[in-house]
Amino acid sequence: MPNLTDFIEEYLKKLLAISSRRYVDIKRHELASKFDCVPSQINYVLASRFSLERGYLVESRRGCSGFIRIYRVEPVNLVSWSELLEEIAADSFNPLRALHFLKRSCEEKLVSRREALIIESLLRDDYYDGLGASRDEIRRLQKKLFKAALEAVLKGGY
Amino acid sequence: MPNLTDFIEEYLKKLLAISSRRYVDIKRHELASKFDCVPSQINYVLASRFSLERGYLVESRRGCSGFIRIYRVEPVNLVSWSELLEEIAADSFNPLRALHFLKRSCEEKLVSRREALIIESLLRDDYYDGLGASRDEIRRLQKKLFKAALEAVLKGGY
DNA sequence: TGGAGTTTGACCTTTACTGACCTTTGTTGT
DNA sequence: ACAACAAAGGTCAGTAAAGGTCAAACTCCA
Repeated sequence: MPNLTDFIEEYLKKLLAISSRRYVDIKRHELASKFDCVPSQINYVLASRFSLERGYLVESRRGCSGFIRIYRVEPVNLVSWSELLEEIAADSFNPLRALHFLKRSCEEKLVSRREALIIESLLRDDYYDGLGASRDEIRRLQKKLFKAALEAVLKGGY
Repeated sequence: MPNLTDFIEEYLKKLLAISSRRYVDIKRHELASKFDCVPSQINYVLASRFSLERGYLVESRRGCSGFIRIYRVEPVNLVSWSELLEEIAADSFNPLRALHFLKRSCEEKLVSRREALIIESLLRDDYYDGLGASRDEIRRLQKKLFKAALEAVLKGGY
């Protein structure tokens, strides 16, 4: 008994399949009308079915003539990538381990040397001094930034 | 789905591209007629697409036979680039300005698209929520990370 | 029957566009 | 001269049309 979310998911995946590009653009309101639901339902579908963990990336622009763009991400090296994701998803973020993975990703040409240098700079603890934040809060922030950086790499393609 | 602003932006950039000079002159009213919009729409395009951060400079003269002149600012060399970076990362760090600077650096091929995407993710305010930090502290942190990232790129060479 | 997953709607932010009103500058008639 | 007018461009607040967020309500099984 598939539900609405499943139908929309299927529809979007078909769109992606027949698209000649690595992404499709949709209008949130249009899609919601097509499936006769509230617009925020679309956000739910995107969050639950088109997450990075599932191999998708979503970006959007607000305002008049805004849009939502869904990328199909194709990891060059599936093994390294899934390892990276696991690392990211781990409860307590460990910058040293992240650094280790980064190095490997660099060796495997998933990220360039320069990109690695950028991401490395996120992991330097001393930048986070002077904030009133606790150790845990800083780790959480580093994790978010690290994850965002890797997503950016994926989004960038090549 | 490009909108009017996008079309006018494209048109003006083409004009600049084929111009033998570093600037183009337009008449606000003429341009507005050409695109069938109100004159102040032109001001919106200029403000949102031809700001200094994006590498353009606009000057104008009012009154009879007035005009608007749009300069493409010369590509920055490395020295002035770092000067600009200092300026951007000055006391009151403005993420939006930084973003425009980043876009510009991307256009100048100083950073790649992927690198720009990574650095862009540093500037997203919502990653810094949940920290106990104040607005000012977050801005300081963003500034440190932004600067470090760009410097990492430059040091990394090729 | 309790919790994970789904659906909804109220409220928010961002971006594009418009129009009324203002300022500046050149021209013209006396 | 110079006052009046015409013809530029500038500003700003308001409106509309996107997408985002979040928590409450609902459903469906194990």
